[in-house]
Amino acid sequence: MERITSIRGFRDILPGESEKWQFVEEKAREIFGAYGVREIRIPILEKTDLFRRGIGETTDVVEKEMYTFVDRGEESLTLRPEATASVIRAYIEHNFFETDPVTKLFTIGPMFRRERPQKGRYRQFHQINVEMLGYEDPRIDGELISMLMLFLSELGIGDLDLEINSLGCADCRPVFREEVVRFLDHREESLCPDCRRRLQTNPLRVFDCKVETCREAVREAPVILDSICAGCRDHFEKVKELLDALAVPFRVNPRMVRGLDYYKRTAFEVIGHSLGSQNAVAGGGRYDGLVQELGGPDIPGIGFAIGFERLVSMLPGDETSFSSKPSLYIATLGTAAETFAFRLLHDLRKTGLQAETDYSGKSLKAQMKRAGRSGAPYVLIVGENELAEGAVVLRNMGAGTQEKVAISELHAKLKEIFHAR
RNA sequence: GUGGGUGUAGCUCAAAGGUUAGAGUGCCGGGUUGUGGCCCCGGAGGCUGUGGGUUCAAGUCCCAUCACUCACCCCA
Repeated sequence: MERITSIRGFRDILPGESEKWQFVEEKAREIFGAYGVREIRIPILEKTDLFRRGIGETTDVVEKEMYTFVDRGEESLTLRPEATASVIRAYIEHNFFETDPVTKLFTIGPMFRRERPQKGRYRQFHQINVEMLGYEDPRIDGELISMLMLFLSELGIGDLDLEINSLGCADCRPVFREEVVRFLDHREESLCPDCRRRLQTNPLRVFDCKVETCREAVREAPVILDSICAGCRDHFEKVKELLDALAVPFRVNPRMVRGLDYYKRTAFEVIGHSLGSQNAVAGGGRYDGLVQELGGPDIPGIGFAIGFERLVSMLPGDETSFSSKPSLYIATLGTAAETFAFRLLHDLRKTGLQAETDYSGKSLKAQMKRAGRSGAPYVLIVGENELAEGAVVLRNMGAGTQEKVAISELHAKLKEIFHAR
């Protein structure tokens, strides 16, 4: 029979890696909990218009990366390419703002973008998202960013750079945008084809183009931090002061722009140097105006997304530090021993002990070999003779010692060794 | 969407165009050992990604296609 494989860009998270995912999720709940950030679980399918309006019609994500289809001739649906729009949709739909002036939410789950896969980039990938809604005060910016950095450092991840910038607001960004367009129009000759296109669609993106001639052209261009309005400048200065006050190291990158339209004012990115080309492990920013844009009241917000796969790939420690081994292996000889072992396994597992045995009728020697290779620290040997004596043999594989344990005392003995329930 | 690299045993990889495609590891069985990881012996496991072409002869060269992978692009 021909084999059916997984879809391009979609991958399986196998045992060995899935334990790392659990570790990260537990840590997220622990740290976010201290900041009063509560979990929200949202659908992975939404109406296409949510993303068109939320992310922006002319963004690459909306223009050419979404998995969009018509649902049985009814309406256009899209597998979510990011989470913020969905979280805001739920926030508005359930009227959070009526009961809670401040709402802090996180969600973890798969996102879908139809890009060409490469290292750290898959068509189904996963994000941890945090959104904090209701405060315009820069202290919430400081809280969110420092929480992110704390989370990353608690996971033991080093070699990270935090970059921040201000993108201006609805008042000053359009002005700056015009300035940039005027400036670049004179230099269109020296821009790469991509950037000529960007000039029409998203001129600010020319700033982080990697083509040398474009970098030249932009060198003398107006800088957004010089052009933003007094309110935005003040906000940005405060954010920097707050990060300094918490001793969170950062670097201002005036060329950083974001690919999603909703970002305003504070924008930030965490760069992981071991990641290769796709080196952003987390990114986010303020999105004042988005709630209103999606039909809610005028409530400010800020959030970030962490790339789960990229995060896991940066986790310290090898596979073995996350792998699971049985605590006890039961080797049997004869039918009566097999029956005894089957019931014993059930009882031990009820107490939370990870125990294993063999059902294929292998020789005792083969079972001992398998026990040795499984890495189980203890092996229980149950034979006909042992059962007749009313005592089984417990071997300590590490110490190379063994002792006879009366069956009547077996449970107590194992509880003592493994601290089981 | 555009480029580059790679496709051989479950996994990691060999095999100047020339017999029956090999090794390590893993798996199964046996031997040795204080009933155990080490060591020794044996076994199973392959349409060499797929389809064409060149040649007396193709895993090897050419074309196409698919997959994986890295980079551009984009983003987390």
